Amino acid sequence: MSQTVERALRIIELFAERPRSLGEIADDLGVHKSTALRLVQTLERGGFARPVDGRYTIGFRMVAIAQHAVEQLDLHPVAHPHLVRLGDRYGHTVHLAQLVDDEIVYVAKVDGRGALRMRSRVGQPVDPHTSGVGKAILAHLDEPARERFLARLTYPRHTDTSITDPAEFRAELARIAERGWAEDDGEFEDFVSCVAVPVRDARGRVVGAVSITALRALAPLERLREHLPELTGTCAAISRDLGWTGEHRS
Amino acid sequence: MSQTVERALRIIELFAERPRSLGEIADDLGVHKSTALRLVQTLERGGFARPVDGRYTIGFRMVAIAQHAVEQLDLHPVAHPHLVRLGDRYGHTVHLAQLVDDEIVYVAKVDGRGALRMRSRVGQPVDPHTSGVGKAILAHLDEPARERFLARLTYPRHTDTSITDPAEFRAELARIAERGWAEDDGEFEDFVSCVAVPVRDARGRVVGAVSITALRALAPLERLREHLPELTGTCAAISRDLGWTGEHRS
DNA sequence: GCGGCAGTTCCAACATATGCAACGGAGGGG
DNA sequence: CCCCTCCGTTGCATATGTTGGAACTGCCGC
Repeated sequence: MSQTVERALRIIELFAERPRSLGEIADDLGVHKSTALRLVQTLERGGFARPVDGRYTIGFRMVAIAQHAVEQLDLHPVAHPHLVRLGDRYGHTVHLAQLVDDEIVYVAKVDGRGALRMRSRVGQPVDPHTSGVGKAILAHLDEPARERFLARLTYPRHTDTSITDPAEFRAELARIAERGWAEDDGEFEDFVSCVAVPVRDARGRVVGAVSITALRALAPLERLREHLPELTGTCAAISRDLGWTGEHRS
Repeated sequence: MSQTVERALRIIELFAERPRSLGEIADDLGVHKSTALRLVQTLERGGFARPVDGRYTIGFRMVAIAQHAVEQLDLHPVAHPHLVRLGDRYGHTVHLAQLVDDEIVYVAKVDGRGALRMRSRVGQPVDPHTSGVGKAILAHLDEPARERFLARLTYPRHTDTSITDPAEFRAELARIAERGWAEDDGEFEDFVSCVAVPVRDARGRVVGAVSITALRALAPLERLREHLPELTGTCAAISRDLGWTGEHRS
């Protein structure tokens, strides 16, 4: 592994929290300031860092590249217009998560009309056991893939509705698989809940999920459930655009 | 400048276009495959690269960090809810560009309801002479800052309505400053036009601009102009949130 | 005007990144 | 079925690129 590159990436990680002075950077890396300077200057020349009143932060080139990368993900371009329509309809936040290799990642987000924004972020890995999209995907995954996931899962408790027992989680997945949709009843954040439905590709395999999320105070779970027909319709439309015909072909 | 980091960044740039095989990367950098491998592996461990069927692409850690960075930009959190409301209202694409040091960058985008998406991208620098937001900002900038900008400007022609003459561009800016809003009449892409209005901070200085963009076929410029009152209202609301009171204090 | 602090420049020392050579595995053609 | 090729991977000696020291500058506060 390249020490120099490792350090450069570490610097970017530092920027992720807040802008940093050269001194801070050098201290954190445990290197001489001159070394830190050279690294930062290289990042800057590449557009990955930019100076902002005496400190450095993430550069715009990096932002643009990342944005581009998201839009290249297979699900994104197909699903996006559908998500916008759905978000538009109810004014709630809409998330799209995609199954990528062995993780589930948010790949699109349409913010609701409320003043508050959800903390989720495109590019962020989804916590499978406390999110609607995570559960929707896991529940509809084929056996071996699901087992591989479950084997890796830990069950941290985020709120008091979080499911922290593996057996209970399996039971929940079974329920979800049966009825075709998942919900999150304040399991990740006390004050938000959501309903989620899976998306399938041409072969009938689950490749992602869409959720409608809202503050419990604004729209309790019972109210969100009323949007399930619309949500299911959206997911069916996305799946159809992906070539799904309603059947499971392996 | 650090050669190693330069190479790592170059690799990320390669990923921006499309996934790359190790061989391609090595060839492009002009280094041995083993060298390329080590760099890519370092990127991968940091979440900046990820393997995808025999090739490598941008990793999600990088996407998440970039997303976070955008949301830290001062204008973004304040303006975002206003933009969502505005986008919601007409179903057209809404852009927010911010003046950052000596460049103008897209910092938010709310996609319209249509199936097509604009090519613009958050994090991307704005082309000042052929975009509504660029012109709106430039026109309302204070003299010295504007001159600094103009001095650096080249005037590439993108379409046949593009303004390519410096004098003509100055005249256009004067007109815009007078009436308080700018428009783009297919100057960057033939088939899209937009109207844009500046946003001011607590000191009355222009810090960004919001635009409503649409396909000409869908909503010609005359129609977009009808949305100016609403757009102006949105910008005033954002400006007020930033502490603007309607006066210019230096 | 002086002391201290943060960033910058230059350079010699050496740790580190580099390319070579050799290996392994997958795929295609004979 | 075997061989040959292509691509990614590993180990290692070499020298190149990175590193940190020391010395310089500019800025701020006292």
